[in-house]
Amino acid sequence: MVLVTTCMSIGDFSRATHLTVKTLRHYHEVGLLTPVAVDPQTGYRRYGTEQLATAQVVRRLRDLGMPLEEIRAVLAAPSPEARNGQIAAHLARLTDQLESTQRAVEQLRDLLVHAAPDDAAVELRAVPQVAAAAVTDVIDAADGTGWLQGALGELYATVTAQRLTPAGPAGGIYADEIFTDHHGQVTIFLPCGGVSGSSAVRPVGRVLPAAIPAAELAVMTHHGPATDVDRTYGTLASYVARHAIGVPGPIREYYLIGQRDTPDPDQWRTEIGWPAFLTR
Amino acid sequence: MVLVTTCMSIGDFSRATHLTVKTLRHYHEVGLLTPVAVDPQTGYRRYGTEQLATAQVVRRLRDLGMPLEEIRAVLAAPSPEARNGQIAAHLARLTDQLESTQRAVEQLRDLLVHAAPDDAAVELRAVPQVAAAAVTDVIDAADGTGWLQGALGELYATVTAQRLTPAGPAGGIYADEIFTDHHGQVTIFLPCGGVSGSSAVRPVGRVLPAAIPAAELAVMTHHGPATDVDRTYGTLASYVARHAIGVPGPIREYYLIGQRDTPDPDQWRTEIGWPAFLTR
DNA sequence: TTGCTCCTCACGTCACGTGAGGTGGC
DNA sequence: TTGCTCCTCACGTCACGTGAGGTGGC
Repeated sequence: MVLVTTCMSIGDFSRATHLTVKTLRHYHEVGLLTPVAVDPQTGYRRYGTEQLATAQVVRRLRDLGMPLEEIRAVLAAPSPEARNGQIAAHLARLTDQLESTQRAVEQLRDLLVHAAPDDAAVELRAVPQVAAAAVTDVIDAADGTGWLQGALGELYATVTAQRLTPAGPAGGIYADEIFTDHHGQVTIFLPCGGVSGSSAVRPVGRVLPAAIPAAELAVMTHHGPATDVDRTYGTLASYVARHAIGVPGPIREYYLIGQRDTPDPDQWRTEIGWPAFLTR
Repeated sequence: MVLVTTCMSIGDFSRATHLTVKTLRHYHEVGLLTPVAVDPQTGYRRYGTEQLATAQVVRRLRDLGMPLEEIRAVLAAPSPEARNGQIAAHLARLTDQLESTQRAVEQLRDLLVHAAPDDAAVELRAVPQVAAAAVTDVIDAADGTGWLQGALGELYATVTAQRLTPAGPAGGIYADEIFTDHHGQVTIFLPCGGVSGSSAVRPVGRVLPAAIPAAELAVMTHHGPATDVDRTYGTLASYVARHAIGVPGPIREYYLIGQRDTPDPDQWRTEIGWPAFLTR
C-alpha cells in the first residue's frame, strides 16, 4: 500500500495555519510538528495536509498558554480520555491563575487605599522551649499556603487520634532561604507536651515528635489572609531595624485563627515573630 | 538638615518584602529599586525602611504581570491620577487577555467536537479589476481585527459622506508576510466605481482611491467570527494543494456580513480567496 | 577563627523574533 | 536569468534562577 500524501511548502503551510515560518521551524526543531518530508539536499520542509488538523490543535493550546512540552504530551495521549484529562488539568491551572490575579488586584487596591499597619502593636516576647508534634519539609515558597494547610490538617488529625490536647496554637519555623531563595526548610508544629517536657506524640506519616527551641521574638499580629502578609513583615522589619534589635535565626509564625476556625478571612489572625534580643 | 535613614541588609530586606535576593539584585541592576547606599569597598547593598512601601507596590504590580519597564513608569508618575491611569490601563489589558483566553477555550472545544469544514463548498472564481476606496498599512497580525474594524469604519464613512454607492462587499488584500512573519502590508477596500472604471472617491484621511487588480481565486466562505478562521484557511489550502492549482499572490478576504451588519457572530460571513489558476 | 552573608560573573530558561549571509527552484 | 522562497547559524528578548568562585563582617 502506498500512501500518497499531498504536500505543501512551509510558506503555504504558514498561510494555511496562521503560524509564522519561524514558529513552524521552531516546532520542527523541538519535535512538536515534524514535516512529513525534508529534502536532504536543500533542507526544504514539506508538510502534509493531514498535519493541518494537528497544527490547529497546537495553535489553540498555545493560545491557552500551554507549554510546548505539555502540548507534545497531549498530542501523544494514548486515548481521548487521557487527552481530555490533560487539557482539563491545564484549564484548572488557568482558573487558579485567574483567582490569584483577582486577589492581586484587591491587594493592590488595599495597598493604595489603606495605610501601613501600625508598629505600636509590636510586642517583645520570650517563648520557652516546647514539646510538639511537627512536620518538616523543604518546599518552594509558591507552594507554601497549600503545604501549610496539609501539614496543619495532618498535625491536628494525628494529635486528636492519639487523644492528646494541644498546649497552644500551631506555629511554623521558616528558614531564611524560604524568603531569600523562595525555597527552603519549613517546620510546622503543634505544641503538645508529654512526660518531662518531651512530646508524647507517636510518629505517624510525616508527623514526628520535636522539641521546638526557645526564642526571643519581636511579634506582631497579622490580620486577614496570607496574601498580603508582607505588609506586616515590612512593618515588623522596620521596627526591628529602627531599634537595632535584630538577631540571626529563623522567622516564626503562630496560627491563632485560620481557615480551620472560621471561613471568614477577615477574622484570621497570624502572629509573625522576628528574631530579636529583648535586653539592652 | 540631616536625614538619618534606618538601613537593612539585602537579606533582611528580602525577609521583609518576600522578594528573593536575586530578584532584589535584578531590580537594582535595571534601576527599578536602587538601594539607598552601596558600600564602595564591598559592594554590599543597604536598603532603607522607606523603600519597603515601594517594594510592596512593585511586588503587587509584578503579581499582575506588569513589565518592569511599566512599573518604573508607575513609580515615576507625576501625580496619583497619572498613576491610577497607568494601572487602569494595565487592568484593561488583563481583561482583554481574559476574554481572549475564554474565546480560546471555546475554540478548542469547537475544534475537538466539530469536524473540519467541508471543502465541497470551495468555488473557483475570476474577479475583475475594480475601482475602490482603500486604506493601506503595514500592521502586526495581532492588531489585525481592531485595525480592520477601524479601516472598514473609515471607508464606509468616507464613501457615504461623498454620496457614493458601494459597488460590492468590502474586501482585504493580505501580503504573505502577514502570515509568514505576522507583520506585513494589508489593504482594505470598498468597491465604488466612478467614471471609466477609476474610483470617484476623493482622498480623505487614510482613504485613497485605488484600482484593485483582477485575480483568479479558490474561494470558500467562513462562518462566524475571525477567531477560528484558520480552520477555513486549512480546508481551502488543502483543496488547493490536492488539486495543485496554487499560484503566487496575496490572499484576499471579502467581508459579506460582519460586525457592522449584525451583532450575532454566528451570522457573520467572510469569503477567503486563495490565489489559484482556473484553467488546466 | 569559623561560618555565614554577600558579592560578581556567566550561563540557563522559554518560545519564539530578528537579522545576516547564503543557496535552491521556477 | 531574475527574484523569490527557503535554508542555517547566531544572537536578542524578558524576568529572573542557578551555580561557580571568591571576599567581607561579626
